[in-house]
Amino acid sequence: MVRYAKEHKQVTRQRIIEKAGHRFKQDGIDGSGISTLMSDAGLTNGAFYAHFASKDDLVAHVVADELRTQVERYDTLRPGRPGLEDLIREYLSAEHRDNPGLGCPSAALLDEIGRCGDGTKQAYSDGALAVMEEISARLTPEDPRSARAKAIGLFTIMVGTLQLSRALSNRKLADEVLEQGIENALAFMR
Amino acid sequence: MVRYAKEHKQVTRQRIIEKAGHRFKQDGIDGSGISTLMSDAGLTNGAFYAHFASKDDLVAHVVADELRTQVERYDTLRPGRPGLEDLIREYLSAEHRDNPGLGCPSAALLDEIGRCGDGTKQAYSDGALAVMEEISARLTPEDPRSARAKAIGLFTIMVGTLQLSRALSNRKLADEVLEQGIENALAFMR
DNA sequence: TGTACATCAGTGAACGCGCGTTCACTGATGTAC
DNA sequence: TGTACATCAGTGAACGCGCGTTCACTGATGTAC
Repeated sequence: MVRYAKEHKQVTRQRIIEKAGHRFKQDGIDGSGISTLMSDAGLTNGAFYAHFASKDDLVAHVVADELRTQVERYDTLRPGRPGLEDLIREYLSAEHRDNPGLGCPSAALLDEIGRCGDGTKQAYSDGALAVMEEISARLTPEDPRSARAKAIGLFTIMVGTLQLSRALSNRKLADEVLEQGIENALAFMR
Repeated sequence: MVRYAKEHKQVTRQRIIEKAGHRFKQDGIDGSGISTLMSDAGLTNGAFYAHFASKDDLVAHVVADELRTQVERYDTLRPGRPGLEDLIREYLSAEHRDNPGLGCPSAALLDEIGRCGDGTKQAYSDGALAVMEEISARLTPEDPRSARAKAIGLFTIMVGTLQLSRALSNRKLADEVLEQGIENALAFMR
């Protein structure tokens, strides 16, 4: 056995990225410091710059990784529209709302990403397109043009609804928004 | 004339709140420091605590003020559904997307508000309800239950679409999302 | 087999800076007499 | 009318703290001979 496994550093880097994804989604990008991020990954702050050029650099990689993971997760659902219905119910659940760290990066960070530099927005654009295509493919494979239009609508309803539910202090109202969101998304899908 | 006009301090306070609204929507809440906020209002940092108990206190007042202003603006539109169509087109315009500081507080700050303390979320809940009722009243006054449901859907489509458009680095794609958002909102409204 | 050296992921203290917050002070204007 | 004092919105320097970033160093393991 060698001093470090060949991919040791890459494994560590990936662990930093994944833990940072969780932390960013929970506390925001501005709300998460390097020291916290590194200690989440079981390391000290100094090692950060052996892995990333800057915090911005990390953010871009986290955004790309988060959306990639999301697409992969969608791939495990039932094919076609039934899988999409499952997805909608899971997405607009109280559990997802109450655990942003484990959930959708768009719902947790979309307006903050809009204020980020070009590297991060580029990563987001690429990833969001892939997510949209995933949704689109489940809608109407025979009519990709209108499917893409519906995919944008479905995506925005879901993200907007979850964000709204998270921002409400009244639990009952927040639950009502989620339930209504499910109906809205299902109605829009048809 | 007295030393200060009777309402001088209240006027100043209101100016701080309004300028802070602009700054928050542009740079984010975490991204806006007290010194910057006060200099936006033509004052120095020290005066801040003569007006607000803390930054959190200001944030809650800003959120309340922003949503109040938004409701008032909506009141100036044509009555009923035509006014709502105007609103949708104005909301999902490139101009609104490119000037977050002057625009919708929900589109600019919704996920950050979800991470704020209870005072801010309370203020947001109250304000968002008022906005939703404004939309709702324009949809189908004779059927308030389904109107409320549609209002939530319309609101989330609009907020989600604008946020998405802002987060995309590709201008052409961002424009396409806006245009599709208008069609989605109009379709959903009916 | 034993010793000297190279590699390199990670450590942890330190850098300057801006944060939210505090506070002694200023200075323009009002009131008392 | 003139002077002493009260009021109070705002000033600006300072507080401790955590930020993003840098860097001399450690220590475990590999290679050379």
